[in-house]
Amino acid sequence: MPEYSSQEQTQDSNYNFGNIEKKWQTFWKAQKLFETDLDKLNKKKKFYSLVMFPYPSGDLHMGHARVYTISDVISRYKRMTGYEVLNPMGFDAFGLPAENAAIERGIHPADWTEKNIERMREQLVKMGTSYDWKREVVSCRPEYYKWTQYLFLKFYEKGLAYKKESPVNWCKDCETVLANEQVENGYCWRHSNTLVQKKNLSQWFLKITDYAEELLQDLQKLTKWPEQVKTMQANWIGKSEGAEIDLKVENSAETITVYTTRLDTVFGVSYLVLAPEHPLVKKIVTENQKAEIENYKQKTQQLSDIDRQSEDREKTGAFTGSYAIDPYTQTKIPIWIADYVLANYGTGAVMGVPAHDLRDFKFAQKYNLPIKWVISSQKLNKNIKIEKLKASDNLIEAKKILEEYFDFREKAGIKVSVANKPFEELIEEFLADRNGFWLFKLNEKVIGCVAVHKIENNDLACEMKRLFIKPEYQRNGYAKTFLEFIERWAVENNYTEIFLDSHQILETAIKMYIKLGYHEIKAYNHNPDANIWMKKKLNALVQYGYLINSDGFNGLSSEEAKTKLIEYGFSNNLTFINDLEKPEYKKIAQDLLTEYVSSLLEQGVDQELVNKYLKDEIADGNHLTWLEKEFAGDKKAFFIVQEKISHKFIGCIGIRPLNEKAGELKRLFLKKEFRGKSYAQEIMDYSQYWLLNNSFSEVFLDCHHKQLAAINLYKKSGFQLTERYNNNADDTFFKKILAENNIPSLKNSFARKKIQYRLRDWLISRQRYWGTPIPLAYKENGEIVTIPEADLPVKLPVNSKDLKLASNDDWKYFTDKKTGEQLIRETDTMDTFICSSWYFLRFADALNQDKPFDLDLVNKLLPIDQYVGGIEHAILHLLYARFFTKALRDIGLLSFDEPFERLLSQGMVTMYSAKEGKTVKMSKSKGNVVGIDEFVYEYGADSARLFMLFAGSPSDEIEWSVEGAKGQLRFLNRIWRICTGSFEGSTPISLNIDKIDLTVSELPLAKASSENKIGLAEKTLLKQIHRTIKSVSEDLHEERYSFNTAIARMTELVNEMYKYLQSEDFKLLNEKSDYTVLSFAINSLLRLLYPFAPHISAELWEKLSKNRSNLHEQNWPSFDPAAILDNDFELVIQINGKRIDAITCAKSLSKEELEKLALNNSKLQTKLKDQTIKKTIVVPSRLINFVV
RNA sequence: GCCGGUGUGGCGGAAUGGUAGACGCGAUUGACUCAAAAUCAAUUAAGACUUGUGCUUGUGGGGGUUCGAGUCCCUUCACCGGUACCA
Repeated sequence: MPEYSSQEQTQDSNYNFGNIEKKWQTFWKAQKLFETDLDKLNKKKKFYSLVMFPYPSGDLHMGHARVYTISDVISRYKRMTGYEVLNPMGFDAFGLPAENAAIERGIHPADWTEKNIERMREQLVKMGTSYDWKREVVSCRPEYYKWTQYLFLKFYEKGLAYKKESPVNWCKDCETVLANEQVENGYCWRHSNTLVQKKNLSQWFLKITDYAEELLQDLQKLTKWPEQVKTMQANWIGKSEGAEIDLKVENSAETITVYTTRLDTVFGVSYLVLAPEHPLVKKIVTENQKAEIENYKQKTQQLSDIDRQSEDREKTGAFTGSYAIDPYTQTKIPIWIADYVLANYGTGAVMGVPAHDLRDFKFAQKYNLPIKWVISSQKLNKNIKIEKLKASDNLIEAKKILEEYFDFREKAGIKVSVANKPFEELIEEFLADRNGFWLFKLNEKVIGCVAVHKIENNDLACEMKRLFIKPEYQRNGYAKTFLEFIERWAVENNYTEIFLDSHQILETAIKMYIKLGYHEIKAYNHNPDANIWMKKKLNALVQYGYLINSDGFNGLSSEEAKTKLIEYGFSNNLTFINDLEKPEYKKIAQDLLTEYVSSLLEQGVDQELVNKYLKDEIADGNHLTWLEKEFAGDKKAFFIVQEKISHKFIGCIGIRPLNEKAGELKRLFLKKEFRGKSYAQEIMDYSQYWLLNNSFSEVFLDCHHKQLAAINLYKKSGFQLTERYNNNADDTFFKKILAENNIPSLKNSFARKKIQYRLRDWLISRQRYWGTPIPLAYKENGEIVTIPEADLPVKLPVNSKDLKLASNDDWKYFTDKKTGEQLIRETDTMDTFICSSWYFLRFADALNQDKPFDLDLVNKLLPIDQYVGGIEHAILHLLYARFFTKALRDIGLLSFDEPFERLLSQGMVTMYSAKEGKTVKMSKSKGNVVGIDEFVYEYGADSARLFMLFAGSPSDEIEWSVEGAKGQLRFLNRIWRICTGSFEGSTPISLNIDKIDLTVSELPLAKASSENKIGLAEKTLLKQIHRTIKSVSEDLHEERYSFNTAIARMTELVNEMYKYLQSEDFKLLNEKSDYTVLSFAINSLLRLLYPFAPHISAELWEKLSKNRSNLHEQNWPSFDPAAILDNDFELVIQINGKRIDAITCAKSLSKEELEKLALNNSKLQTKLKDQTIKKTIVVPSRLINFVV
């Protein structure tokens, strides 16, 4: 037996993981090895490593263990590489399971929870984790929830917490309300079989929506987060940029506001739809329709949310009998209600554009509402005209083009059977009801034609015929235009399918049809000449394109049109043009400014003053230089104002930034003849609107005190006199704070830009008793009273039989110490996600009794450098925690914006479940769990850790396999045997692993002659050691976290060590008891292995270290790049990129020499034979490729 | 529908545009053993045959870029995850 075990000699040389793991866990705890020493932060960099706050569910299984293992490897590795690591652990200990257990077993939830925590802590230790337990945080303990309550009050003071009555999500199994984020497809996130119901309740909310934009924008800062999580959050926040437009209800004072992101389709509106719950419905419904509307509303109410949201359901609705006036077209549009419109998104009202929205299309089809085509996917040539022939028309042109068509087909070799029919008859046919024949004209010349006719016995399908473009106009892309035109015509005429046939010879045509969504079908008619039949289902055209049939906006792209249409709708009377680039506008601007100057003089402003203040501007009588200097560029504008009806240019206004949040108005001017029509007011309003849209929040302007009318106008518009803000000595200064809800309601405005978020405020009330009480109370009159900080925490009842807060009168009623008034406590508790929204801050200062955390400490230790947790919290916890961080920053408790620097979402652990009959996520309810206790008992924590890390990338899902885990135990056993000298055929050896460097020249056989290969094995092993250090280090780098390959590299090293042990080298050295190389290999291996399998590494190190050093004191090994470099390399010889052979070459060889060597290769020569080499590519130290 | 991701041996999975299948599991064979387990050694992508230091094929399918593609681009299919009457 080996004699070298420097410390105790174990009875058996077997790897007894049970004892070893226990021994080290005890040792680490006793030595307080994992407690963070803040004093060391002066010298060392900090590393905050964290796992998502776990719920103490009691027994852990391997599915739970994965996240702790991943995080632990990182923490231990960071400690070895010189960081002072903060690696805390705590428990998110409020929640429903404790209440259920309390009911079932009659114990207090606190006792049940604490017991679970103890059990879980034990199991975490068993897995070999390295937590600083001194900082343990448990959210259900008063020491913690005191500060949760404190923070809630801070939110309340800041106006971020409010109470509101609204329809909320109710889970009958949880017996409480849920946040939107906790509803999954209409079901409770905890009870996947329980449908969430809507209830009207008065509940507490946190104003997360105030941070919607920042939460979205700052996702860009999170460069070390997985894309997937960021996308999920962005989708959840759901920003959409659109417009609100107001429509007057005919014969009524009411106005309906709709929200749309497709204002470019506004000319295609054929109806409006309100949500059935919309408050206006009652007011506008006509007598005739009352019964129908009531009936429909009733039906809607009976539907569950999930039914209402199921997408395949047919769209239904009811007509209110009223009409709205489209402000763009002044046409009457019917107002409907339909349950597909959500009352709580946008304005609860939408415009129906069936031609360009799939949902509206279905709705229109069902209720026979008109479909108007207003967006074309092609930019139409303005000179193209499409003329539909009428029976009364002179049909000469039509005859001519049909002649050409038949002629063309004949030449192409296609017989046209109907050619014998007289044209008159043919055309007659096309002109019948719901059929049509069109001529396409370019500059009045016919370039082609197309016809449609109804398919017999099918009211919903039509057939496209005689699509023909004269040869000279082909290849101009007209064909697509023709097709689109016909399809849209068919849609407008309530066809749902369109057919066409083609001859196989017309290959390009067929390709085009397929590209445009047609597919081949079996014959639909009896045309013997056609051999390809195709059809397409007609639907709404939803892509962006170019406007058509939109008076005044035709030809604009969708994007352009959206802006223009808002601008247009902002005022009925005026158009604002900000386009100094165009020469014609430059001229107008110049004229307006000239007029402005003379108008100042007319109003009695001194010539001297005008000269003084406008000297730059009017120096050369040319305002343009000045204009461009002051108003051209980002966040600046110079608007020329035009009257909509007369198209006259009537005035101007300039806007430029004063500072980041304030803008200044200059040169507000209106020509004399247009004054007195309240246009000035509109210009002012428009300017404010523009400023708000460009994220300004204040506006300034100055005015000469002689301009009384102007001053009155400013005051009327809410401007207030302010101190001087510029150098105009003689002027009066005004200022106004801008806010979205502060824009003057514009008399003539019917459209405005609107940004909408899907994110709703966070509902935090829970009707539970095992949660943090909301620290508020109510007076008898309902007035809200906050509990003073000194009286916190508001504790949960401890020994009461009646744990339910709402029915526990002793708890509920209390007397205000100061006023003696009888108060009633708020009986709702907070969502447990509140607890986990700030626990990571508490870890920085867990024992502080005076405040939630110390600002300096928190700023020193945060943000968290590596956060590890499940993807299921991609939205919930991570979004809430980000919101808390930002809100607390604004409250003044923090000074950073984002809590989690780097995020890793670990994949789940799956296993075959007999119950499910397939491989599913490991979980108790699926009956496919491997318990930590059992597994660690049988195979050890180190094996478990290794297997979980080896089975796949941290972010991938892995399948648990006992065989796989056994394999890792086998690997550890192999290491054990090498280190203890108990491998096959070994003799007692003495190792000394304390030497941490070894160079080639120090190798014991370095000087031996290499002829009989002596010394080769030790060199190979040394190289392998350095290589392993290199690749394991790279694999542990945070950009990679490739633990599976790191372990593979270590396995390779061990395999290499076994080979070495069988080599002549080793036999030779064994006789001399020289184990230099082997010792160095073990030294390196144990240090590399430590983060992965800490117990066995620590144990072997202790056994073998003659200095009695400890592995945790060791640094991460470094490698010698020179030791990895080879003099030789394998030159791969390729022909046309295919491997032929490989030869060993010296690295020093030149390209030419390599080529020579390669050409001499016999295999290459046989392959090459008589082919000639066209080109040779040499990749240095790698390969040579001959192109033949 | 939209957004993200993934497709490589019997299985889990490796491969900075440069020898596809590292490492492990499983399987097969041999050594040790009375035997089994454990261990050690070896084989293990597929195919046909002339059984070779040989040949052909091969990273979901089709195309492209390149001297060279698992890797880059286009297209298509399949699966997984998220999300949805969001106007």
